[in-house]
Amino acid sequence: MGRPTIADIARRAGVSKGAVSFALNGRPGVSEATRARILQVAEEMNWRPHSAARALGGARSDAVGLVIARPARTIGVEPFFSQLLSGLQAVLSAHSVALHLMVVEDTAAEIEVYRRWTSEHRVDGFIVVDLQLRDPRLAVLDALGLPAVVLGGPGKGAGPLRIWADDREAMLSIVDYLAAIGHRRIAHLAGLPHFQHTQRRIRALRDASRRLGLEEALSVPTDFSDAEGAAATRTLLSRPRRPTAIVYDSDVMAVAGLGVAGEMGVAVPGELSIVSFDDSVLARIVHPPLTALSRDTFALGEQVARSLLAVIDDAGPDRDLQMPTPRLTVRESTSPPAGGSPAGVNSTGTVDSASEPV
Amino acid sequence: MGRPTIADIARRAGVSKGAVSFALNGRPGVSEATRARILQVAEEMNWRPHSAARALGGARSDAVGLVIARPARTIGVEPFFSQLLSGLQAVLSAHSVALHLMVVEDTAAEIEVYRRWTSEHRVDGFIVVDLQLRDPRLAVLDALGLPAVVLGGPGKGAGPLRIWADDREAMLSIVDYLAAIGHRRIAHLAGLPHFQHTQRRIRALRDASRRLGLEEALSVPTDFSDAEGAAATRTLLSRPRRPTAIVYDSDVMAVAGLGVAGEMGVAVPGELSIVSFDDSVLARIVHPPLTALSRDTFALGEQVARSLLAVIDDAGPDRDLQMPTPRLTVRESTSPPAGGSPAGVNSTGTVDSASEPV
DNA sequence: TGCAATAGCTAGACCGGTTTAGTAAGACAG
DNA sequence: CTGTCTTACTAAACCGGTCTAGCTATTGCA
Repeated sequence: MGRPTIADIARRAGVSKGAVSFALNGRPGVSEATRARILQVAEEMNWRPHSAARALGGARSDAVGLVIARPARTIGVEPFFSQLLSGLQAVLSAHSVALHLMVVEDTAAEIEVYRRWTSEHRVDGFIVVDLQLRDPRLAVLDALGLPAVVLGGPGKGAGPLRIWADDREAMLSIVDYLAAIGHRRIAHLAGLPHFQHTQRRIRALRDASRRLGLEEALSVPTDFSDAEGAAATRTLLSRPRRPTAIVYDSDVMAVAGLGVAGEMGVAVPGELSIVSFDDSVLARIVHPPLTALSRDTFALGEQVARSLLAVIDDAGPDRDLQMPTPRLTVRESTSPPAGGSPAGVNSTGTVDSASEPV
Repeated sequence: MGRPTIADIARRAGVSKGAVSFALNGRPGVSEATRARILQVAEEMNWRPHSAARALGGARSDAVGLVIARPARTIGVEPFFSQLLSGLQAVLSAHSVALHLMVVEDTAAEIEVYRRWTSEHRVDGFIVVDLQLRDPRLAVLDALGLPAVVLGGPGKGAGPLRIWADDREAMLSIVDYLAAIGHRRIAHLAGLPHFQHTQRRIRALRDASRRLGLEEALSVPTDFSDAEGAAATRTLLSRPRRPTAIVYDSDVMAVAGLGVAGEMGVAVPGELSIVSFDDSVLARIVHPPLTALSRDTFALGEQVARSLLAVIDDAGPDRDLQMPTPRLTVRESTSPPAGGSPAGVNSTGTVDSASEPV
């Protein structure tokens, strides 16, 4: 005999299908004695629910969807995604909810997948990443009516729940720190310009620069790849009055930049300070280890998963959620600039200014 | 009205449910004229199949499963997994097959997920990673009867299709190269000892060492983490007669080891050569860039996905598949050892022996 | 004692597809 | 003109659950 169905259990236990369903789902409608008997028979026969049959009745599918619109090859490179995935998994696994993952070419394809998975009842909700400036996905998700959690925000009006870390505050803290130890020419290797968080960081840098009266604060957009990170760094360092500090929007680019500096004979942190907007093993294991913004992406993933499950469960007034503002972890890739003098503030204690060569 | 069903289409087109089903699935049983009309109505009403209803009838679920039994936090760290995922996605997306991903604590939990997903008809097949020495999962998968592709092998008897790269050959090529440029004391930071590929590499090193008459060839097992990689490197480098070359089973460990060497004032490659068994951006962007075994993990992922889809489609005699033996990409982290002289063979041309400090 | 409420259960509709058995009409051979 | 075969289609069963309406026996209460 193939897999046992509730009809088999019903027959064996001498009750009806309905009674079995009630018993297995902890619903009233059967006596405790009968329930126990049914559960035991189900156990004996090693019964498992058939998810399709359940879903057909309109129940949960116990899966959530994550669709990423980036070239497949780059996903593997970005520690951010892998860590986010890890965090998501940690919570989802604990609730026996599976993750439906799909990587697509562009936003149009992404929207198509949202439509398909929704109408196919494949998932109970979506996780949306890479929030864009005027994001066409939000309207679609709203129309589809499935729960969703958006990474990035905050949002203005209604729409799905959003979770974000304060990119602006974070960028300000970096610039404040660099200015405090004497930097006046700061460059910023930004990410893809149509992402919201990229814009927010660029604006924060510009504002801080004006407030602090910096000599220069340039944001250069890139595609997040190590190649563009390296190329842009090379360009910046070749200029006559080159920046004394560069802030990188991702750790991959920061490490690539560090490599270029080495190649060009520019000492880090002696002649160039490097800050990464993203902290991961990568930032810790290179030499010198990079001063980086410690965003706990794993925790972010956990939070996103928790929130999505809550929204799916209709659990309460969970409104937009802000993650703790990331803190700057000062390591050995930053120090006061060669010629400059700290602007009245001591350099942060943890800076190891000895530029020991590798 | 909610989502249209085939009954709605049938009503609108003036035919029966059955006719609609035939038409939509390209099956004989309707005339071309009727088929065209039905397709048009379906298009107009924006109809999509309900995957649960299909699955209930025993059809495909158009999803495959990947269950990984490692601590969730480490997945994000390992470029191997992210690249594998990328490769899988590239092929799966093209076939509109989704990936069901789950990270669990241990092999027992992994097996439980296999059982559950199978009985729930959630997936059409599985991808199995981290093949173990006497792997309990193979028997379970065989019993479940669902198609599977195992990463690692080759297998002895029957069982699921296996795909593997020749770890032995690869390790031999590394040791041969190191011996050729004069190294006599080689250490190996291995991975988890109960994985098959770990054992294969350890054995290959021992064999090569015996054949080449090396002075020392030590394999140290680790858990693949950067922490253990660093710790083991520290231990090795503190010994009186330390190795002149270390082979790392993963790039994360190799980079961590590179960091330790820098910290301890051991010049790379001047006093210590470093080889990584895994190539990724990581190996390329650190300084000096690491000599590494270029396994195209992305391509491996693609191949695994292709094979699994083929097995699911019952497509032919696809037997165990060997990926091209990875080639050693010599970069700047290897050179002849300080005191040693090349054993009769010229050092490979591409080695840049100038040990330019960062 | 009589009637309503309730606990405990059954029968069967239902979800949205697929698939099989059956039917009506037309084509063709003898 | 009859009998058989094929084509194009319909009606209904089926997959494995959930859920509602309804039935029966017991309990509660006046």
